[in-house]
Amino acid sequence: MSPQSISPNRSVNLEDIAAKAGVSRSTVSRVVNNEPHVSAKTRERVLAVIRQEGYTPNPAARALVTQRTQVIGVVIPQVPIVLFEDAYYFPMLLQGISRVTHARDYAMLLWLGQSEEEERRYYQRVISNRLMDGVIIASAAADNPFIDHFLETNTPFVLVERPDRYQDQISYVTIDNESAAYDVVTHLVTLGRHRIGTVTGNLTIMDGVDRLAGYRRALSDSGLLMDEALIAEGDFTYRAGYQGAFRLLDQGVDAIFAASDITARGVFQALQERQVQVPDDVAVVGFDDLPTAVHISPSLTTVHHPIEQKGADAATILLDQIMGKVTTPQQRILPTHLVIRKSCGAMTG
Amino acid sequence: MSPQSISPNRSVNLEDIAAKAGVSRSTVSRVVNNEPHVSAKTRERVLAVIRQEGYTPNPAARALVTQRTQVIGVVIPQVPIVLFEDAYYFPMLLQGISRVTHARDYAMLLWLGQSEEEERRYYQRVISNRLMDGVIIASAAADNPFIDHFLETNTPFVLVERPDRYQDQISYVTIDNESAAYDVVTHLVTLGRHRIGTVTGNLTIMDGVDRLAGYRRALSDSGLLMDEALIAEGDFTYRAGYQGAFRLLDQGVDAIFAASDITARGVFQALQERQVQVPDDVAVVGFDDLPTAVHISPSLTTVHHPIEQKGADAATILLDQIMGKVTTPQQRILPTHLVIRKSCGAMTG
DNA sequence: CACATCATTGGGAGCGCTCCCGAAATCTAA
DNA sequence: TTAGATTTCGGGAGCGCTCCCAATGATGTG
Repeated sequence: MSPQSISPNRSVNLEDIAAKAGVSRSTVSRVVNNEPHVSAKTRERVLAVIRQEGYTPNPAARALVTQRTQVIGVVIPQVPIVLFEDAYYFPMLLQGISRVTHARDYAMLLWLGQSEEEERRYYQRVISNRLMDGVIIASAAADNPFIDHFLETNTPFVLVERPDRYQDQISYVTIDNESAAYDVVTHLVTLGRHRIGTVTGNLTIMDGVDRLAGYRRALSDSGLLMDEALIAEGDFTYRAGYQGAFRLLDQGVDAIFAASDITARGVFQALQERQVQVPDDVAVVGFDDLPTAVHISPSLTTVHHPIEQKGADAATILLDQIMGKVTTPQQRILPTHLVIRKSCGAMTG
Repeated sequence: MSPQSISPNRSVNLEDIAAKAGVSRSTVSRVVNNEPHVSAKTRERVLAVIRQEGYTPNPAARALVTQRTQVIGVVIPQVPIVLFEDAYYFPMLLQGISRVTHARDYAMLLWLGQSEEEERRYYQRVISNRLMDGVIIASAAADNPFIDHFLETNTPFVLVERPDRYQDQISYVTIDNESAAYDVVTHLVTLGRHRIGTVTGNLTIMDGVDRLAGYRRALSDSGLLMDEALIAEGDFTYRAGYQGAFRLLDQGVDAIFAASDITARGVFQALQERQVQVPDDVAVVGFDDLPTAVHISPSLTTVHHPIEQKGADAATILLDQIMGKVTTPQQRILPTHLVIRKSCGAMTG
């Protein structure tokens, strides 16, 4: 291996560097950790040896004494659901988290939920892993044991969604699902729709609950009849949209608010099969603004929310917490905006 | 914290357990690691104390002596490209890797590629991180430094694609892109198409190169004229398909082989804008079989390949390598199959 | 009953690092 | 020049574990 190579030499340690540079272990440690109390020329000499030998500190040894691993965990329990339906969300979130952890010299340990039979073992494994300085939890079911556990053990953690309890004791980043849903449904009302149905998201996830609440408030504020038959319970999936749409059509809706873009696609498919024109007969709006929302016909009116930013903010809060920069729980609610395209009927063409 | 809780108590160590159980550190270690030479009743007693105290071994301490971290790395350098265009591929791959690592009590460290300016630093960080027993590399550009590095340092690694060099010295899992492409293009020929164009994938990635090679061989075996003007270089993106399709239309094609389903969607859009009917005027086939391939109109004829399995196999090979179960490089080529839908014109309706 | 044999147990050494404290070197000022 | 202040440097202790080897106890044999 050439000395110029960037390859680390795993067999060389602090003591070796110290010997070669003619200084002590402690001095090398100071140089490596960029600490003061080392003269400029000594520092230079040590750095030269370090480069030449391709030395990299052993993270296990370091973690053993500092009690810090420079690793955070990212826990995504509901992958199977999330993945099959909206493959975009979770990589985008990871990307945001990754951007920040990378910039701050942290690494990320990924825990994807397994099958239901493996669920208990999965929880155990995540919880008993001690290689993480903190944890980001995304899309957990309401009854997940993580929140209680991490609160109990004083492990820094951040949720990427609104928790259903202990809201002021927990750090989280989310969007204002309720008012975003309110806005998009109100938009439909403004366009003259009177009988607006919805296919909801998963109601064990707060995102789903809040979007439904926004729908309810919009109808009530608009003085429209609140008809429970216009609510088709779903779970963010294509299938839910497809099946829900048939039920809603039978109720004679003139607009449908789908709790996700994927669900909206299912709705589209059902309407097409029934020869119902979008938006002329029934307007459709979604939620998420997936990249493909613009590629379907008619293009989908939906709510845009900054997923990548959500991940980045969650990571920032977590790392600030780990480093002691902040000591109180942080909550952040990111802005969304309505993206008006053709499926709502506001534009023609 | 209740003694029955599954929460680990991070402050308790081997010695503490030993004291409470009235045995030595060594005996507790044997119990924890499920080693022989401990009497049944001692083992029982120690296990009871471990459960009661919520003891979990400190992985840093363990790694320090064993030189094993129980962590593998997953390196995905080209996320920005992969992600925006085919958000499905990479989470699916992770899911497969995760399934196996979970079953075998390993954790996974995820390294997503950053912006181009950060590229060099990214490589450095991944390479100098010593927390991984082995690495899975997905969709790396041909000139990535990882292969050379990991070969040099004797780090176990597995590629998820065919490498462009050292093929017999490297473990990898892939699909037979060349013959899958061959089959799908030949299928078009069988349906009577004579002037078949292609929008290629990224030609710095072997998947792209091989699919093009399959296309070439199919034309040549069918005795069709090989016209370079029918090859529009792309990069797996929607945009590439959109732009490439216009160029191919000008060449008077009657069929287009898109190197990915996403690219096929771009092709669809271009054809629609030019009022060209699919499949009547121009047949279109894709590659990947994304879940949405069945949702577009007309549904897309494409090549299915087992992404999740790719991840699982890569993880299996890697872990076998780490554990010394295999000592020679392993190559695995997973089967693909043609999924015939409507866009190729083989089905009507 | 003495002695060899085998399973079980205990404790020292050491993995590579950080942290602390005391020693050495250097600088400052009278 | 010398005492004192300040900066730089060195080495011991210890993080929590595994691994090795020696000690102990149980069992069997002539």
